[in-house]
Amino acid sequence: MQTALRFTIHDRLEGALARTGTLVTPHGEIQTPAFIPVGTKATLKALTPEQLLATGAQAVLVNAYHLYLRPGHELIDRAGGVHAFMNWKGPIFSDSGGFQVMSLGVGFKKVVDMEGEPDQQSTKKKKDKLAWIDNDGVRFKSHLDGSMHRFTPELSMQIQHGIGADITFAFDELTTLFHDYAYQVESLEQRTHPWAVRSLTEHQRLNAERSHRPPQALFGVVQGADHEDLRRQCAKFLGAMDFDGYGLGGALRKSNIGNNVRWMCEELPEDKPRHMLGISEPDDIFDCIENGADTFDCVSPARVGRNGALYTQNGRVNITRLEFKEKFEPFDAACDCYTCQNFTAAYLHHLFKADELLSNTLATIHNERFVVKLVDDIRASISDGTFYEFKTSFLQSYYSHSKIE
RNA sequence: GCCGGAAUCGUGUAGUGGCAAUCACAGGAGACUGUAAAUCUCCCGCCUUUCGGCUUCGUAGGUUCGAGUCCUACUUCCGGCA
Repeated sequence: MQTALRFTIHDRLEGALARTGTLVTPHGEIQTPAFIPVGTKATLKALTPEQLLATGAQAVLVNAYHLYLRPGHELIDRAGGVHAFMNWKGPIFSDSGGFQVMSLGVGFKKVVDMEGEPDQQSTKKKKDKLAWIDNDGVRFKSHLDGSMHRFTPELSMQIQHGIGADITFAFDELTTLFHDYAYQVESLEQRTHPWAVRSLTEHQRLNAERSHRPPQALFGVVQGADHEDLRRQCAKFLGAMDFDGYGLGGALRKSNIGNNVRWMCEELPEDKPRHMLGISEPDDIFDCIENGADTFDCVSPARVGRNGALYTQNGRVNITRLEFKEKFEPFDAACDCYTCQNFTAAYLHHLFKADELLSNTLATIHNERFVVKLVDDIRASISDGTFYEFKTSFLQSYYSHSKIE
């Protein structure tokens, strides 16, 4: 029988947990570390699969919650699985819907950029609560039509098997930094841990039952908020289980991301891949890779791109700024992406001001290429032993402008 | 030439005797980390870092305690008729 996933480690960074490797899935290989763009609804917004492939993306991540609501996982199964449905021939990850439990339930920033205790300033604008959690699962209202639904670990796995992604994630509870320690403990003991057991059991049953499909891999998701003991405890608990790899999840304090990843990776089995969920800011990526993360996904490059913010070596800038109105040269001359190779900054500026659809496509191509290439370059720097020099020079340049003011 | 209507922020408008400047667009800036996001927030007459101060409803008069609002003339524009 075909194996769901093979992971081979190649090079390691001395004195740290970083490594390079190859992930082999039924739909192809991923050289790690790697950035995995997010196509929530089985499409990376504004891009064709060919355009996405041209950014260097090795895989994409889709979402169980969104595809369950529309068009439905049974339909995707009948279509022959999500690879055929969306015409992406490479590896595909699917998220469990655990993130939506949090975002529909309380709605807050995943990464809090502040020292000390978070306050209300960092919460998103209050919206009507759409999700209610209990120890068996989550009851929630569809954000599309208000209809009531219920997710359990079992249903999440059934959805993810219907979707047919190569790598799936266990259904977990993403707590917030606003929850107190007692709640974090309760969340791990009453939900994330038992849900991981139930997810794995259902996943193994489905893999056996659905032998007509390529075998799928399952990653357990480590939680524990900003607490070292809980992160280690959760990683140890899940690490002892028969997962194919691990998701590093949860709410994070910006300044403590590297430590969080290290706590988890020191406890997790070394020979299994680790996927950092929802991270893509350059400084965070360096911190996470240095401390043992192998793959990343994030909506940010696509979303901020659609909103007019483009990555450069000198930080993220809004292309709608007046200074670009008559800049008749590439937005970033150092960039090898399709957008920078073929269009001027002035043209991009114009497309955004005129609200033209092509603005989304060109900006998304640029940003996805930027982050994919950054992680590719980090991979190369681990192999040739220049990781720390690369990190220092990149971050100095990236934050030299934006952090002053 | 005559009759009628109109004139308020860059633009289109709200305000029809009681602290002018509502809403939208345009413009400027910012935010965005397992996508309720081609979204959201702030600024947008002048001065002031803030607090606050000042100005202003086409022009000139008039009525009134008080006029963007009522009256008169003028200017410009838009209709209609010649």
